[in-house]
Amino acid sequence: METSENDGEISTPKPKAKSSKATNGTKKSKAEANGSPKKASKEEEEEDTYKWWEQQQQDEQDAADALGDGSVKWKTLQHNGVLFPPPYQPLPDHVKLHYNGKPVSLPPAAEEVAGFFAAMLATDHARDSVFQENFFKDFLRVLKDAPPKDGTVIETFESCDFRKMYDHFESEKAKKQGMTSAQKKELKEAQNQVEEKYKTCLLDGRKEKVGNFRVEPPGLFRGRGDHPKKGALKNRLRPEDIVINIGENEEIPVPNVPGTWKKVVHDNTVTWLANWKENINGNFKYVFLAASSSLKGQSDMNKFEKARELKKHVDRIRKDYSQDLRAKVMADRQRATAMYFIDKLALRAGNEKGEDEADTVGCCSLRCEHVTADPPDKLIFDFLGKDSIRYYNNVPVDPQVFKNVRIFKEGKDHDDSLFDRVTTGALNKHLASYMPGLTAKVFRTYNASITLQQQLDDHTPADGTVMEKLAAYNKANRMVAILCNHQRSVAKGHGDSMQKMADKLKGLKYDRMKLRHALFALDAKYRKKKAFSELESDLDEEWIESWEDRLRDKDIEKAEKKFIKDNEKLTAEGKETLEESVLKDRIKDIRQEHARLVKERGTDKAELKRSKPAEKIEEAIESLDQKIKNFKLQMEDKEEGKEVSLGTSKINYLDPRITSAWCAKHDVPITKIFSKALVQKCGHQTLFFLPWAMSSDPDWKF
DNA sequence: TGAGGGACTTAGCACTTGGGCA
DNA sequence: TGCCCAAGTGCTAAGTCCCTCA
Repeated sequence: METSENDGEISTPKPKAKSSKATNGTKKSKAEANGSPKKASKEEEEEDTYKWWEQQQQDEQDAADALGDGSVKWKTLQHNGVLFPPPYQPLPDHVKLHYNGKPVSLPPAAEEVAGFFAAMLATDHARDSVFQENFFKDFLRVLKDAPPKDGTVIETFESCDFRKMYDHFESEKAKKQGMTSAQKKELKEAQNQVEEKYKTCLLDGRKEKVGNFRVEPPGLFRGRGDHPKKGALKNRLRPEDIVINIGENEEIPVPNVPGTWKKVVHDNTVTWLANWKENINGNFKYVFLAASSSLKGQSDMNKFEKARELKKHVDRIRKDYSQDLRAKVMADRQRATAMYFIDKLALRAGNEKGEDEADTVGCCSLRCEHVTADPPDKLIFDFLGKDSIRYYNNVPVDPQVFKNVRIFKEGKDHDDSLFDRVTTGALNKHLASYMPGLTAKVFRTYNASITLQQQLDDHTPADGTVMEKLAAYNKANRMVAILCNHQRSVAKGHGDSMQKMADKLKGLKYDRMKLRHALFALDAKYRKKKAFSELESDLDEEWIESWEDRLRDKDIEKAEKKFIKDNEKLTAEGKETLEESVLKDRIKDIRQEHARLVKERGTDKAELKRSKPAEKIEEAIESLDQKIKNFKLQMEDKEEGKEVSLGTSKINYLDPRITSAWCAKHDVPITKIFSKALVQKCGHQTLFFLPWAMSSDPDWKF
């Protein structure tokens, strides 16, 4: 156990420098083993936690000592394998692909592939020529082995009409949506029953959640951006494709579809339970434990501890690369410039990519065309990064960096590599000479977390409301997301939604205005009080008129609906229904109320529907002021964040201890920031992760 | 030394869920 | 109570980085 930097108090334990090793040896209490969880006090929990932690450290050390290479991960692993999707169910007879306007009778294998495309007919993918081409090439290949039963020869994509199939899938979808909640529940329970045994495994005797236990179903490859293979057929997997990794003396699971596993291995130096090679790019796919598992939690903590470690070295690294920006050796100068980009702009390392992948780049793979010098000191970055997300940044840089980029581009074509003397391997090797395990990726984690910490320290309104503090947190989170270029597509209805919110805000201001006017009507002295004399600036005559008209129309509509509903109820009870005149009277009242509002316009006086004493009105204004303030914050947050994805940085780059300590310090419930699943991952509900993510010390710093 | 294999993290999109509001 | 939309979750593509081998 180590002490924190804060006054020697016991804080979160530090991991060893090199350890992505698994957790060992935690035993459940008898009560827990019997399925009745022990209700422990906070002190007991902490005590248990520390015992567990110490045991963990000892186990790891023992294992490492025994092997010498630190490669041991787990001792026992027991699981039920992977869950295959159900076999293909042929479509009803009337649902067919049409070719040259005529229905085609396809065997199931070919029909399934046609169905994959049909299901995507309304998406952008289906309109993409590369997607269509790749799909059709594979479809023809499948048709060779499974030709149409009626002898139709399918030759061109353009002659295929998938609409009947698409309509069928849509109607099936609608049927599913239209099910009663009882039916949905029943379906879900049945599914749960099938999946239950795959959801968890036993790792060193501990029950752990498995992540993606479902085998990926067949379909069309949805590569991102300009992936040359998008639309290609992803094959249906069979047990013969899957390698199972399991403890040596454990029972080998039986696949839920006919067949036998490709291989069963007992590799305790890795964390996957199963893997297979996908047929599109030849990549391995893995079944891992869930993010909330101890293994992933441990690994996460190691990652953040490594980033914290960088704090001790970063000044020296920066000093060195700043010097090397002027190095005589070109390779050193290029490396220093690349390090500057990675550090200051949070660029990814940028490994080389193959011809058969989308053309995306990172720092080391930048080409001359991606960086433009904009004198006197700005660089314009414009390239497609990971997931083909555009990185555009017009940013002032160190004068020497600016100069270097010009030098590196000299005599090169636009598609030549900017850093022709730098590779990610060499760069990472250089970084590791400063600190074991230091790579380009660590800078992203470090800069993200340190930015959050600094922003929260500098901009949290200590006396603000929870809402205001959360807005400050979101702002800091957003800064990080922008730094890391985490984007999302703007939601379809964003514009409409903002318009609605703006209208709602005006509505709140209108209510405030009416309350003020009611005060003035009660006592003229309120006109002179500053808190009530300020006008709601953006409410003009025209808007007020339209708002009051809309209020009236809405009230009438409501009254009509209520009238119908009341009468339906009365009929059901066998009672006499209300006469039409009742509704007429109600509508008359609404119109009278509206007429009163019209009369009040421009008088600075108002009458409330239910009269209130002045002090109650004052209270109502105060609470409305707060509501308006909060609502404005909400709107600003929404608009500023419409293209920024906060989740990615929250989950992957921000040390949860920063958030945990901040919440403790500023009395903000952690659930306002982390979802239930994340809280579990970060340690507020499970004992395992308490030591690392749950900082009870509000002064903990990254 | 570089290419390729392998294991893991990071990423955005699509679908589902649930909470607030009328 | 039902509807709508935002938040949450699942899925799987696309990165990083380490290791091995020729």
